[in-house]
Amino acid sequence: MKASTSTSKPSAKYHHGNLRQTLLAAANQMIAADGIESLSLRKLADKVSVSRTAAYHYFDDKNDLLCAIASDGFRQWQQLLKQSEQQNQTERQKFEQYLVNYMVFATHHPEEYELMFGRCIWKQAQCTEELQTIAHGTFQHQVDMMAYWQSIGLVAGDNPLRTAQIIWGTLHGIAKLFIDGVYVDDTRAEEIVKSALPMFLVPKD
Amino acid sequence: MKASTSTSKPSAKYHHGNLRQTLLAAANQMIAADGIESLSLRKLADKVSVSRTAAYHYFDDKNDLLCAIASDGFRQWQQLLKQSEQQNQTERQKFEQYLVNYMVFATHHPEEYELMFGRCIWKQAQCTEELQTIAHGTFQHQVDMMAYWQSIGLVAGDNPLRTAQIIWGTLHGIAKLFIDGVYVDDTRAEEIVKSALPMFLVPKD
DNA sequence: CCAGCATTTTGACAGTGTCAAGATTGGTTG
DNA sequence: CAACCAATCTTGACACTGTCAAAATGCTGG
Repeated sequence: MKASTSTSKPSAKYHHGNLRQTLLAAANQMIAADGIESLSLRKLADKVSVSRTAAYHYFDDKNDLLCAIASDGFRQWQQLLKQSEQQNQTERQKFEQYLVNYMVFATHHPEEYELMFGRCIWKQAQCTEELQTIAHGTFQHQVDMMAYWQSIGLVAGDNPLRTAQIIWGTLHGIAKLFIDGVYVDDTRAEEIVKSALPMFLVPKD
Repeated sequence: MKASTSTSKPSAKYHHGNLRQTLLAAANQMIAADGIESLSLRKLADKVSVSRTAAYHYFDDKNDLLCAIASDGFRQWQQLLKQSEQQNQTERQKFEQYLVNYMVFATHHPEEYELMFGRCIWKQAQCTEELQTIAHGTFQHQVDMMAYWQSIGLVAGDNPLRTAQIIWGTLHGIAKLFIDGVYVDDTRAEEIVKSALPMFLVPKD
């Protein structure tokens, strides 16, 4: 786990020290720069100045590496959520902020978002145990919030699961249309989701 | 253009006759069977009993071929739409049918749907002129329908473009969550979209 | 000091998309 | 009918990919 304990130099020769994290960081960077599909293990290895197959000691697979990145994405998202929930706002404001946060996160981390929810991991390759649990937790949390917002008469509907599915679907759909380039003007994302907000609320009177 | 005019035999030796269509059909079949990402030009060529690079006379690129398949998908979808619009129903029923049709088409042709709207074509590679126009036409048609449904007081909102974007977003999002395997039970798709219907309608009284 | 362990490298293989150059064919024209 | 030509298809080659097996290297405890 730990590296360079005694010599105090990272000894940049053979043993890298903390290759796993270095790989993840570099991969994240490359993905953000050039997109998921142009990430190759060999280019990644090159960037970290390590041999082609070095990554295989820390990841079973290319898929395993991508799953790790996706898991990091979920952690980021959860942290942003928690941080936002602590703010002093009305529930109505919190709900709106939730929607906006989702869009902002998705459009600002498009490649990570694609990994988190895209076919690349969930359909084609099977996803890691870790990824599956953290993703499921995130969704469960969303269902719980929806149940609460429905219980206080803010959000319409009486089936939290169904409602969460639909609202998530809407957010996911709009986000993906932007991310995948079908809709082109990213800056409109927030605007669109705000105008979708009334659909979800209980009519005022 | 035409083949085997005089000899009446297709002369299955060198000149294939109508390779382009044969390739498209075979590609469609392989995609439906094993998914987009496991389609390779070489396997495709093998299946059609033709050499690796034969396809390059009909398609610039692998991307070009995928665009052609996507265009076919749009034509299918447009046909299904037109066919459905001719039925004798109330506008409310037509609107509901539109939503359901979308989900059914998406979940029944997942790989084609992915090509039609996925990042694979729209983001990563640039899409064909043909694909762009047919896709844009499809969306424009949707906006027009939305404008009409809003004008007769069926669908909520007064901005057809915005409304179309949101409704399409919802449909697309739910469809994609199923297609990509985040939601697992395909059979629920129709149910979910039906329960989303009231969100879009003008409140009754 | 050295045996064993974790870590990294080298070599190799099958597969991919794609380009350039050659082979084959069918139709058209003299 | 023969000879050419353009369309069509094939062969050869290249760079790139993920991944496995076996070897090499460095670190650490006995």
